[in-house]
Amino acid sequence: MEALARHEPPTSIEIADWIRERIRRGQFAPEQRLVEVDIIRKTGGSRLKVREAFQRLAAEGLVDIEPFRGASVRSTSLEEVRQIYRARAVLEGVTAADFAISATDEHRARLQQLQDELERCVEDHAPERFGRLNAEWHQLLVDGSGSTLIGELLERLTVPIHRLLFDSFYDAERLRTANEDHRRILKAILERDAPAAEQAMRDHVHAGYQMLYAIETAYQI
Amino acid sequence: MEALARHEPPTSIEIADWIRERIRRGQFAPEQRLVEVDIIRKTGGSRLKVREAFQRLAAEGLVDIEPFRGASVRSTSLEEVRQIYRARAVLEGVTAADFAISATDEHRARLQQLQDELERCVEDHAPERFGRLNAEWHQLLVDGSGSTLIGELLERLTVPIHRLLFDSFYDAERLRTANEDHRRILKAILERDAPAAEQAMRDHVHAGYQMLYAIETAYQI
DNA sequence: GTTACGCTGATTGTCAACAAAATCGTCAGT
DNA sequence: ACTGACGATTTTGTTGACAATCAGCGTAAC
Repeated sequence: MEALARHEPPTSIEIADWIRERIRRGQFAPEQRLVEVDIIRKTGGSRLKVREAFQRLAAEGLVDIEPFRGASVRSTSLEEVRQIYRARAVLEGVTAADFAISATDEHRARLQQLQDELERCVEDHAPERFGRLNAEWHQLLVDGSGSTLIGELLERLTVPIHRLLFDSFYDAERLRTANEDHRRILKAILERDAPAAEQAMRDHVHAGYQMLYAIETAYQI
Repeated sequence: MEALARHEPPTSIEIADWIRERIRRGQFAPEQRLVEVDIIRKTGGSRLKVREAFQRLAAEGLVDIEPFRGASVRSTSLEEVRQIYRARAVLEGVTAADFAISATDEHRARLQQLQDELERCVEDHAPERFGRLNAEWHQLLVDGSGSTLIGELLERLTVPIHRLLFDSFYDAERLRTANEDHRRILKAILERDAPAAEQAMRDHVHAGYQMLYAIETAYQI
């Protein structure tokens, strides 16, 4: 568990970011209590700042605050995961559609370029690099679509990924099918076919959900 | 400006709700500073609770917090309004689609019933009652669609309505066209035609945006 | 007239101490 | 061994005092 790098006292936002990242990575498990002094020790923030960070995270829905029990990591039910993916599907869908219509040529070129790199990742079977490039790919769509708001919404609509899931989620077969999805989306975008891009993206996200669902139910989480 | 009703000290959540509602109604204008002691006087909350409420609202994006200047109401640019409506359109769209597929018969019947009441409002030209029923209509769709998450997202994706706009927004002509939209959506839902319901709802929200855009640019806000 | 300066009150930020509640371990009693 | 009460410790909640900063205003120098 790594502490914050800087030595100036961190702001509540930085502390919130720090905690959020741990939750995302599964380093803070669901239901785990977030003890103030622990966070203080690891971030170097004051007690007040840590409590402010808790409030922010509670507003985001990542954390529960109970009286005299403090903050704890909220667990996400399978039903909630479904709803998250449902929302992601439509939001990413409209992002792809808007990108198809209003992205610049630079954006399109960069998307194509990323696609090529992703293809190489599949061949080389480099899952962690694939993960990074994949995130970049989706981020690029947001940037080119012209809605930072939807980008922020998507930023929050994520499910915590336990290490256990990561390997299963990014196995060779999954990478291949994900890339096929990407190709379909890219094709529609380059043809400026917004409805096709939207539909293809929705299918892509939904496929990701089904994959995750299969894994989670298999492990009886 | 009404104070909080209860006499027990309010929680930070209640204070946040109180402030949020004022912002929505335009009683707290954009850029207006939210002075701690004022909120304390009007809500009866402690200073700490008020500051916690500010943190929550800042996380929601309704409020800016600057060092030594405290919290102030964030102003929403016209571009941001566009993005809000874009997100609303797709989220309400998918809500209508899901409702068409998975709503119970009770939900469908209630929707039809609300529709009838809305029609009467248009005839009687009762805009404030229309506003209330309209909100209920949209809420019912969320309830029947089976995604509380999207409901919460929509809850936050609202634009503050200044009193100035209300009258223009709910004039006779607008009520009539809105109701026509509703009828189209309802028809698609009752026929269980999810794609048609989705498209009709998107058009409906988009029409609302265009209306608002016309008013706001006319008043040069 | 206007610019710069400093003063004063108002407002926010921070801290430390204290109060309240929960948690955990201990130890009888059965 | 199991249970339940009890107390010590830990953890969280709250308050008040104080520090830091800002905004407004008057004054004086130019």
